Amino acid sequence: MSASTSRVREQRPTLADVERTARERFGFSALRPGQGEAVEALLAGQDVLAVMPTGRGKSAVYQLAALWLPGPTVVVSPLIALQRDQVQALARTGVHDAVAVNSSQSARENGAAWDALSTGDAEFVFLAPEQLARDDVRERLRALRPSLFVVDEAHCVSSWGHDFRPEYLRLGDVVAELAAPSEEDDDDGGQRRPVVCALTATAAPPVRREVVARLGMRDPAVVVQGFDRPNIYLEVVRETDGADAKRAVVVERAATAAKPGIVYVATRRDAEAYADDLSHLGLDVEAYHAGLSAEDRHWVHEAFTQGDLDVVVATSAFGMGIDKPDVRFVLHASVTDSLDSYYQEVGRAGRDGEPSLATLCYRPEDLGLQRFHAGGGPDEQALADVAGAVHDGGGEPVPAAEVRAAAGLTATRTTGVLNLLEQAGAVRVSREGAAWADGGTAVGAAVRGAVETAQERRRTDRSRLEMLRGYAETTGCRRQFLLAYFGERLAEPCGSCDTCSSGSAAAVHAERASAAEGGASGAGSYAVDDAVEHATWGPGVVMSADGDRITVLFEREGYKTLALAAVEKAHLLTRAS
DNA sequence: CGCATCATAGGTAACTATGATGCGGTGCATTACT
Repeated sequence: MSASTSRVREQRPTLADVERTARERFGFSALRPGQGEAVEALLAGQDVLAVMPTGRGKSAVYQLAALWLPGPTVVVSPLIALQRDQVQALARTGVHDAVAVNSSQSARENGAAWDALSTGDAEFVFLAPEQLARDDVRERLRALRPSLFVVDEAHCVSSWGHDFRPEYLRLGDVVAELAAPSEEDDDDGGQRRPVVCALTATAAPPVRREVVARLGMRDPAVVVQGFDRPNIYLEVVRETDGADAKRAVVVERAATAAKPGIVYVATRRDAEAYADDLSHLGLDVEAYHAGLSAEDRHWVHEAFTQGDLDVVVATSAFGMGIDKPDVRFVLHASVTDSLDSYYQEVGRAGRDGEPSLATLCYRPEDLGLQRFHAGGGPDEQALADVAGAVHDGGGEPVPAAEVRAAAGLTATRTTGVLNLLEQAGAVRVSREGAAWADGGTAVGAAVRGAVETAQERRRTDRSRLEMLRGYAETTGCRRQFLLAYFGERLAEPCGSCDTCSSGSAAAVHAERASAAEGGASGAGSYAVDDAVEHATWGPGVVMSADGDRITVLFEREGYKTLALAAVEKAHLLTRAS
C-alpha cells in the first residue's frame, strides 16, 4: 500500500514535508511558486483553482496531495490521448499507479482498471466528463470514496461546456452526488465530499469565476502564477490588401521564421492549403486538424515532438498535450475567438525560455468567421422545434436522437439548443434523453427564456472577440494589454513587442500617465477585479484600469471599455459591495 | 460575416462579370456494419 494509507489524516504534513517528498519521491529540485500553497490548501480540505503555466507544475499539485489524502483520486481529462500520456507519465515516476477508463479500451481493460482502483493498486483514475454521465461509472466511483476530484484543463468547462461538450457543465453535480449519502452507507451518515482541484494554464478572471461556479467549488484557494512569458516577442501584422495578400504574408513569415513552429488557421481547408504552399517551398510541413484519421494525427504529433517537422499548420485541434520545449514561433493566420484561446496557443512557444516569436496576422474581416461561430443569434425556430419535441414526450425522457430527428438539426446543434432550454429551466437532460422539467411551463415561455440566455451568451462571446480586436488594434504595449486581460498589471511597456519597438507604446504610455496625473483621481480609483455597477449595463467587474480608460466585464453585456473622464463626470459606475 | 465555388449571362469565342449557394471548430461515446 502507498503512503496515503500509512499516514493519518490528523497529522497533516507541513510545507517542509511536502517539499521533502517532492524532492525525494518525485525528484524535483524544489517546489515551484504556488505549488506548496496549492498542496497545503488541498490537504486542509480546501478546494483549489490553480492557474499555472504548462509543464510539470500543475500535475505535481494533485500528485503530491494524493500522497496524503486517503482515498483514490479522480482526474477529469478532456482527451483520451492526454489520459494515455498522463497515465504513462505517472507510471514513470513510480510513486503511484494510474489507470484510465474510456471508450478506446476494451470492456476487459476498463474492468481491470476498476479492479486496480478497488484493491488500492491504483491511486488515480483518468476519465473524460462523458464517462461521468454514466450511472454505472458514478456508482463505482462512489464505492471507491475518492478524496480528491481533479479537473484538468479546467477552462474547458467554460469553453466547451455550453454547447460542444455539455457534460462539462454537469461536473458540479457529479461532485455533489459523490458527497451525498446513499442507501448503502447509512451507517456513517453519508460520504465525505472529495476536495475539488481545478487546473488550467490560461484563464482570465471571468473564466476563473465561471469554473468555480460551475464546479460548485467552495471558498476555493485561487493560486495564479505569472502569465508573463517575457521571452516571447509579441507582434501583430495588420493586412489591409485583401485575403490573397494576407496569404502571401503568412507563407513568407512561416518560411523565414526560425524553426520549428506552428501556424494556426481557422479552417481545415486553410490548414491543407498553407501546408501545401509551405511544402512547395521545401519545408517539412504537415497539416493537422480533426478531419484527419486518428493515425495521421498521431503521426504528425509524434513527428513534430521528435523534431522531424519544421512546421505544423493546424486548427485549434492541435495543442493540448503538446509539451515541446523548443517551439520557436507561433504564427496565427487569422484571429481566434478570444484572447484566452489566443494566449493558450501562443503559450506553446518558447517553453525552454529561449527567444520566440508570436505573430498574429490580422484582418478585421477574419472576425466574421468567429462571429459566426459565436452564434448568429438565437434560432427561435430551432428552439421551438426542440422544445416542442421534448414537450410532446409528456414528461417522459425523449432520446436525443429522436429530438434531433424531430427538429431536423445536427447532433451538436441539438445539444446546444437542449442546453439552452435546460438553463432556462424548462428541460431536464439525463442520459436517457431530454424530459420536460415542469408541467406548468409553456413551450412559448421556455423558448423566450432560452432566447434570453442565448442572447446573453452571444453578447459575452462577441465582447470577448472585441477584446481580441482591442489587442490587435492597440497602439499601446501588447504585453500590457494582454496581461491586463488576465488581471495582471505590468507597470511599464515591455520592450519586447512590436509597439514597443516602433515607439508607439512609449507614446501611449506617456499620454496615459499624464492623463492619469491630470485627472481628479484617475485610473487609480479603480483596481482590477473591483466590483462595480452601471446604471443600464448592471453589475460588472473591472478588468483593466490603465491611464485614461477602464475596461469592465459586465455580467450581461460582456466587456466594455469606458473613458474614465466620462465615467467620473456622469457618475456612470457605482461600487458594488 | 466573408469566402470559395459554381452556374448563368453576355454576346458571339474564349473569357470575364455578376449573382446565388453553401460552408466554416473543438471530441467524447455508441452503433451498425464488414
